Amino acid sequence: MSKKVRVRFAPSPTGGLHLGGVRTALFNYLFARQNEGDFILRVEDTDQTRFVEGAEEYIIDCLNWCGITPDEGPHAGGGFGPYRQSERKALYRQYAEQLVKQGNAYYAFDTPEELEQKRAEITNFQYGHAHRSSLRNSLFLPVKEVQELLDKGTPHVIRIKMPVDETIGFTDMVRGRVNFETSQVDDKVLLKADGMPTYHLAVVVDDYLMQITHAFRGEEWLPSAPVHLLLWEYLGWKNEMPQWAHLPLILKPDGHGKLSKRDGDRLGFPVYAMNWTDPKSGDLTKGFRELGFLPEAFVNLLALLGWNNGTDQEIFTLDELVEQFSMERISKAGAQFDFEKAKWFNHEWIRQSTAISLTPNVISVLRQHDISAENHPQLTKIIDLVKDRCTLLTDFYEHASYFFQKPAESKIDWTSIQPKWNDAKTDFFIAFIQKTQETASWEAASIEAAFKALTQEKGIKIGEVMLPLRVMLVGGKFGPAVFDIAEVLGKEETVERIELALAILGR
RNA sequence: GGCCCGUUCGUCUAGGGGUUAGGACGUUAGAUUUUCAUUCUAGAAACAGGGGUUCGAUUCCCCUACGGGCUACCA
Repeated sequence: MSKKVRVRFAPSPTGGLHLGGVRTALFNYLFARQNEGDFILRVEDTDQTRFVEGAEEYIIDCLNWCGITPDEGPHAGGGFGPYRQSERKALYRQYAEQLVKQGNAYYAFDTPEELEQKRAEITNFQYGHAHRSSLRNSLFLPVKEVQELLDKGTPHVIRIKMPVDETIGFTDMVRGRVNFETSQVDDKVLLKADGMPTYHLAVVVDDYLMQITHAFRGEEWLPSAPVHLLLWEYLGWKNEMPQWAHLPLILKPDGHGKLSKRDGDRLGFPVYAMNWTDPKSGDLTKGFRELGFLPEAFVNLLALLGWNNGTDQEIFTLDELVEQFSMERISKAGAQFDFEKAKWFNHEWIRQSTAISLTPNVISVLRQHDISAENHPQLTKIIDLVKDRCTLLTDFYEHASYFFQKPAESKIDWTSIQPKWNDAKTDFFIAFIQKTQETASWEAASIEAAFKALTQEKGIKIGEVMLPLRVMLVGGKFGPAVFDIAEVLGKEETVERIELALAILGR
């Protein structure tokens, strides 16, 4: 009987939630659901200097928006709390001290300034076997002096003592066997002078205490894996160590390198899941959500960044992803982010969504432009008419607003009809208005029939008046079938718009 | 610099000892839509290089090149 699967997403609350972070969270979620396990949110706020107000709530909101809400976490509770590392501070010291007692770690009294000095003096300086003896630590200072320093409360850190010459390796779920030479790894700080653990200690202690079975993180963590491996061993928990998976990085669309918030600003696309306002500077960074992405599309595109199911299928619901996700099919190489493809995913999702499910989003987009759409009797019909041509939810403003308000005179594309305008056309439209008054029915097919009959009657080519009608009703050369538009607009509104246009063209 | 990871069309990727190397985004050209978008059809577009192993390598192995990550009392 194997243990219950438990995975964690462990972000640091230092700002907006990056696309890559959401993907890591997503893979955690998929794996947990697939294996009927638990998905835990752990807030890694051990660096007090980088703490940003509101970031934690923001992260939780992002996960909720994506539909990948954690089962346990600071917001949800659970039997393994607290879930903020800052609230677990008291817990870590004993493990660090245990390591010191065992001889696997030591006290170091060097100040940050002294170390900076060393780094300047010695090229490729590492706090490790090569330089330990010339530094101020409990490995080389006389026992008495160490005790005195400790008694005086001298600020110090606890560092791991890396073995001089060992090969340490593990089997990564995506990369297979990975080995490291301990001689190349420095003596990482485990406990900082302020009593807080570093990531290295905290991740091991908490993964152990929270009974994490599988640990997914970005590839940038691979080089510090040997430290974590050793810690699991030294703490005596080797058999409980989770299986590691180092996920491929998400790279810049141009050139290479990790995708960063800056790239989004520079290239004009979002990197954060939702809008993020920096509480200090007040700077707003746009998110996928506010730009008009459906959470389903966002999750879908993220899942395909580094994973596929081996077929040509590209559109997946969250449920399908849960069912089909597999660690074996995660690619090893980093993936450049392509915003064009991201938009394609959203377009597909909008097209495949029902008008009913899109309704709240469309109402909200229109409301941002002071258009109240919620009471429109034909709202779902309007959505069905235009959704195929909306790539982003925000496009519903451009493609649907004319159903709710007359196009502004200044916005109407007069240049496409005015040059070829003549009295015959004026006559035609006047006659058309009259004709509309004679019949009670008002459906696309009958309007079209009447319109066409009139062109014959008047001896005017249909193409000559179709485009003008469209521009009168819509304001430009776009939109669905013009008689469908007229039907939704209603007879009265259609006539008003034609009359209005006629008046302007007649000036 | 050192260590680690990686390398199939511009991008995301499938494939895997013998294939016309497949799909998608983007792109090009046509068709349709009496508008625009969609849609449809067609096209251009890739196995980093060199050595092995093999009857045969894009596929397996090695080297090189290139790219990336890490190298903090940050995560």
